[in-house]
Amino acid sequence: MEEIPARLSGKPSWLISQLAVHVGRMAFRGFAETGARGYHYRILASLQEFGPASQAQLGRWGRMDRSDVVAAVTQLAEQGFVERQPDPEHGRRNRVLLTEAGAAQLERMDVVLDRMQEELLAPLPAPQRQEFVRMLGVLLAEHDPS
Amino acid sequence: MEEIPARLSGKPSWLISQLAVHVGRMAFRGFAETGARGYHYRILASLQEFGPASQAQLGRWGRMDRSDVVAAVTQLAEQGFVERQPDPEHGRRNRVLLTEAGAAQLERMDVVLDRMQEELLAPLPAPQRQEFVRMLGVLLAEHDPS
DNA sequence: CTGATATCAGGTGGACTGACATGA
DNA sequence: CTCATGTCAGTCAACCTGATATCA
Repeated sequence: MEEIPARLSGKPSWLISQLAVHVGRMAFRGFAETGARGYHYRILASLQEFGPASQAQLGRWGRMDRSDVVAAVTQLAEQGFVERQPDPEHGRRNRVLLTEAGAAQLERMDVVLDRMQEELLAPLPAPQRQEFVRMLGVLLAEHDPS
Repeated sequence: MEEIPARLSGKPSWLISQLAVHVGRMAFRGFAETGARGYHYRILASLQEFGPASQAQLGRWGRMDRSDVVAAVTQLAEQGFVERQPDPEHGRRNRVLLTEAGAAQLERMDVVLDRMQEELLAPLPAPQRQEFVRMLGVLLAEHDPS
């Protein structure tokens, strides 16, 4: 086994590129455990946090394209995790609702993801973990998740 | 424009899923500007940091599959950014070397990625930015990048 | 024999683009 | 007319699998 020279830790561009790969992979593995994918999770989580919403809105919150929301919502509806209803106030829009089964599925996914997060943050001492998560929240909040 | 309720910031699993998507996307866009991809960057950066290496080793450092290293190294060699030599001490192994053109390309990519990183971290005050990057280094170092 | 290395063929899902129709 | 919304078709790179061949 070869060692990793310490100077790597000082190169931000390298860190970012590694982070993107590693976190993406961990999340993907976590989702696979629950029989779902990132798209599904982001939709279910958005619905729980914000309540019923249009598909376009779900796409904005979950950082995904509208076309992908269509497919993901269809799959979730087939599994009974969400319901698609016409919006009475807007003929074109759909109202997507979280079902009870969907909330249960979300809970299962949350458990897995929280475990992934602990695994990811394990190298940091507890107080720094909190600080790290707090900073993450600030970062993402400022990067137009709307 | 709809607002983002603050309680989202407290949900780690949501943060992780958003982070994976957002960072991945930023990095991808950054690479696209330089006419390259994540694989190419991770190989060039590894070579600069560690010196000439086998393809298997590059895969370990850059967290990529050996089969993908093959294709990426071939493309980099075609562009004159790396050279593939047989390893005199090991008949099966290749020695991959960074050329001068490769180092120049890496510099271009670093500039773009550093800008991306600044953009990403902009919402944090300067001292926290440093702290965040430091923690990132700790995290990734512990997650077997070997 | 095993283990590591390099290579190739192929599959899968994620992210994106462009087009189109419809409704506010 | 424009803007937003929902839908579909198709592209592309990332990531992974399995198989094969070679060498220590």
